[in-house]
Amino acid sequence: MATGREIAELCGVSVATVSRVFNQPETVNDETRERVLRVARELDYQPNESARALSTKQSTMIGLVWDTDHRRPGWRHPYLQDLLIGLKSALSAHGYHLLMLATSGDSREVGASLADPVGYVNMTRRHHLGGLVLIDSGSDAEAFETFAQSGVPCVALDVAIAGPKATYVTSDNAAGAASAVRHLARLGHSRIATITGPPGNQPAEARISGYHKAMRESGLRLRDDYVVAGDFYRASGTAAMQRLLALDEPPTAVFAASDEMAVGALLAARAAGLRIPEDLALVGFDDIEIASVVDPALTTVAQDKPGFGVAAAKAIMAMITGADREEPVILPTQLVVRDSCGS
Amino acid sequence: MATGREIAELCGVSVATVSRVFNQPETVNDETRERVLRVARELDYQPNESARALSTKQSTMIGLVWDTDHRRPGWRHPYLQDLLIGLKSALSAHGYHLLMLATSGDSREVGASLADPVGYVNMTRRHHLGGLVLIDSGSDAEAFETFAQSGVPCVALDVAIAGPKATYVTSDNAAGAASAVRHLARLGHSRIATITGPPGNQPAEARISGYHKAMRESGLRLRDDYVVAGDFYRASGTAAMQRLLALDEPPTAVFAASDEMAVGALLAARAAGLRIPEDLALVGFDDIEIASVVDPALTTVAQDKPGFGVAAAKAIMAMITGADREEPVILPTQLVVRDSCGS
DNA sequence: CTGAAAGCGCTTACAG
DNA sequence: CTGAAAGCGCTTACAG
Repeated sequence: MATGREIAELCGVSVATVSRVFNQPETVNDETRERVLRVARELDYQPNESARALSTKQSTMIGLVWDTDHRRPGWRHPYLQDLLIGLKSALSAHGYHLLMLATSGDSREVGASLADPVGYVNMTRRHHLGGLVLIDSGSDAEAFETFAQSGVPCVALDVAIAGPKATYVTSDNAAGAASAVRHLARLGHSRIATITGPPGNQPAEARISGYHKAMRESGLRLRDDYVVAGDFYRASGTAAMQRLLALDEPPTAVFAASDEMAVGALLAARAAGLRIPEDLALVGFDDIEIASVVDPALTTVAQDKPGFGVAAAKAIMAMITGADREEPVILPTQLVVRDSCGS
Repeated sequence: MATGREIAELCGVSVATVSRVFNQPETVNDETRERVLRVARELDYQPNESARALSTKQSTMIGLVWDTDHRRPGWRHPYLQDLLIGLKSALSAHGYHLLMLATSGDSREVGASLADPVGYVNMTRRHHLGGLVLIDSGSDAEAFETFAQSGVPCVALDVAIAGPKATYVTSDNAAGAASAVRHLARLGHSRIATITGPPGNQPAEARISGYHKAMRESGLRLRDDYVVAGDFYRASGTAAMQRLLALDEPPTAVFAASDEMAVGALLAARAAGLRIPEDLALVGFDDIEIASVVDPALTTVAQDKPGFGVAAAKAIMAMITGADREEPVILPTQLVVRDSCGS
């Protein structure tokens, strides 16, 4: 590995000049600059990022906080892949890399295990990370407070946080849910139930309020027995559907707050001998891959998956370069009409 | 941020001793060690990783090479998420983090854009990465040669590479395919076709050879018109199925080399008025989530998804700590019998 | 068991 | 426009 010093010697300049060529090229004489650049290329010079970070006290990395190995082992972010792609590309455009922070502690290390928020914050300091992107893995909301207060730039996905350098991005869940319910109402349904996400989860709550709003606006009666709680996973959708079907007056349409639960509901309905959409109209939320392949294909509220990553990257970069607390980003959703609710 | 020097002063020892406490604790006097440890804890000391890496010439990060933004925009690794989880956990256990290398070049930087292999290798040097995990994103095979020859420890997923410090992990694709075909044969089918992956793709080729082997062993006739090429994606499965159905003597069973293509085939068969499994038996490969939710649920050859990550991590760690070229890891597969092929 | 010293490779005021 | 010097915070022989 060639170093700046070698280049300096070969060019007959000082290492300071070599450094300037790469960091403030405009301040160095054209001729000198070209010479340095040429030699650098010949030696395949790669600046040592550790030295750079040590000296500047900042790295070109953003940390990703994503707990994988505790609680809800089956949990899977509904569109992690799209999100990562968006995030990585947007970050790349700014020359930043994405560091997936280790999660299980290396007990030899100072400080607590990485599974806890302070562990992550510590890692952020050790590596001089530019910021943190937080993926909610269920019930991390309060841990996220720690991040938000730590002062390091961070943006959370799907959970509202606030702090000196903290913000979040989420879908317009209320509007999305409302559009789904309104669509059902327009199709003539009046007995519209909803299967919700877990209590306490913010997108889940917002979707419930969207459901309420659209029901009211459509002049439909809200009844408690038409709101049954799930946990976003498939099995809970099945269970919820069974409860709805057991009602004296079962709904003719169901809005499930996730595609997974919609699929679960679909399975339950099918098992009960109902035809979809003839006997029961169904709408989901997310527009994950499954939605389009299930039979009948699921009408659903699509989230802007790559948009999450892009917005997160943008917010992080803004905060790194000064901004003090970005406005939260609320991404629009889109109703994708397929076959599961008739038309 | 407290530094080692501050601790040293507070404890009345040298920074060398502080350093030893964390790196070779056994070499320092018990009492001194405890004192340093206590003060370190009080100050919430976090060793500066940049300084550490600069001094030791190695970081605690492994790079992930995963090209996302060129070619095949729709391409998605069939189980990236499970793979990442396995990889991250296994790496964490060794105290390593996973760095998702930026992919689009920051043109201000020396050297070529990151989209090319040398860009990645350069980044590896700059950051003193311990090694590289390579995810094949389609036609990167030859670029992977560059990595393999570079001397940095690397393990590729699903593409065979060899080099001073290179190895790979892949499923036993031939055996997996053979088990699927054998199962079909045992069910009484003799007209068994296959929809293959893209030519040149190693897992695809291996699955074809497994198909051949099982056909021969089952005493079934191999015919060219029963082998039609796809590209692992859904649409190609549909197209391939249509071609098979147009044959004078269409197959009664189809082994698709990916679940996505199997779903595509299923759609085509259904559109043609065939019942599954009555009129056509279908087996896929991968066992992605869709397989179990499609109707009828897909019989498929499951890959050990987290196993990929774990094996990759293990191989990387072995190579970092000395080993010169690990043996390739061939993961067993498992036939998951569901409804799409009768029983 | 411990300290002084050199070194890792860069950046950044400060002079000139 | 350029160089000398100090500094970033750690690790590691080398003495003692």
